[in-house]
Amino acid sequence: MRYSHQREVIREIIFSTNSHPTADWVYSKAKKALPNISLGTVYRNLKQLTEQGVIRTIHDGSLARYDWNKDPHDHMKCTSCGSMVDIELPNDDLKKMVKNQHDFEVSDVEITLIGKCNKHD
Amino acid sequence: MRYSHQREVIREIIFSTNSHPTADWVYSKAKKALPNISLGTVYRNLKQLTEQGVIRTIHDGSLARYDWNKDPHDHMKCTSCGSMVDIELPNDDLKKMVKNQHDFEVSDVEITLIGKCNKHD
DNA sequence: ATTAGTATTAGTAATCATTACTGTTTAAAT
DNA sequence: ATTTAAACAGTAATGATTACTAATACTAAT
Repeated sequence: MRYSHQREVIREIIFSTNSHPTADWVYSKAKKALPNISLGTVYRNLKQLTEQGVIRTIHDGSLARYDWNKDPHDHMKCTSCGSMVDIELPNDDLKKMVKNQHDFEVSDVEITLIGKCNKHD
Repeated sequence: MRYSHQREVIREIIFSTNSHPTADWVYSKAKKALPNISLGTVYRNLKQLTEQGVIRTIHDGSLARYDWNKDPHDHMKCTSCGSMVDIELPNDDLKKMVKNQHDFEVSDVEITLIGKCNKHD
């Protein structure tokens, strides 16, 4: 993968936030640095960066979000404010159980907790 | 919700399979019984049946699937054959832990296990 | 430094899943 | 039977994402 200024800007944007931004959000941020950047360039690079393992793509319902944190971790999604926060949940037991009881070799566990965060009791 | 023949056919299709079908699959099945049914009708009714709690909508990456099983349960998705199979995983501990440690009131837990099923060792 | 080759780009068109619109049909209450 | 609103088929529109194309810009070799 050859260097490109656009890709570098996009990468930096992802790495600058914990908010799991969408492609559109990245696009609007990127336009501030590169007014001519096109949305296609953003999508193409987000996909490439994901394929190279530089960032991670996560699915929030039907739209894609991007995350610099590649360590295995899960997410809490607040139904009131829509925010999505990282959380690390243990799942070794889960994997073992599934392996034994269902003969299913788990490579990845995606857990999303849906509920209300402490701002909305 | 007033009776409609189309909705009844759609409901029966969902209840006849464990394969978590997509709207398109339901549409093609429904056309066999009702050749003139339109895709919009399928979507509208799948949404209505979900809202009424008759069926459940689950998210598989970026596309919606439908499930007659409303009991809380999780899914195993095989990366080889794409099949999605139901599994019941305990998550009471998870909820308690998150409530205590993060002050986040969990209303729903979505767990998807990604890996290879026993057909593809 | 110049060239040549190809990855990358901006801009736009196309795709895919899903939803909205519109005029017609139909369930079901009077 | 008449009325009324929900539901319909058919089609247009939307929103997210991907594909196409001609121009541009890295980079490796001259």
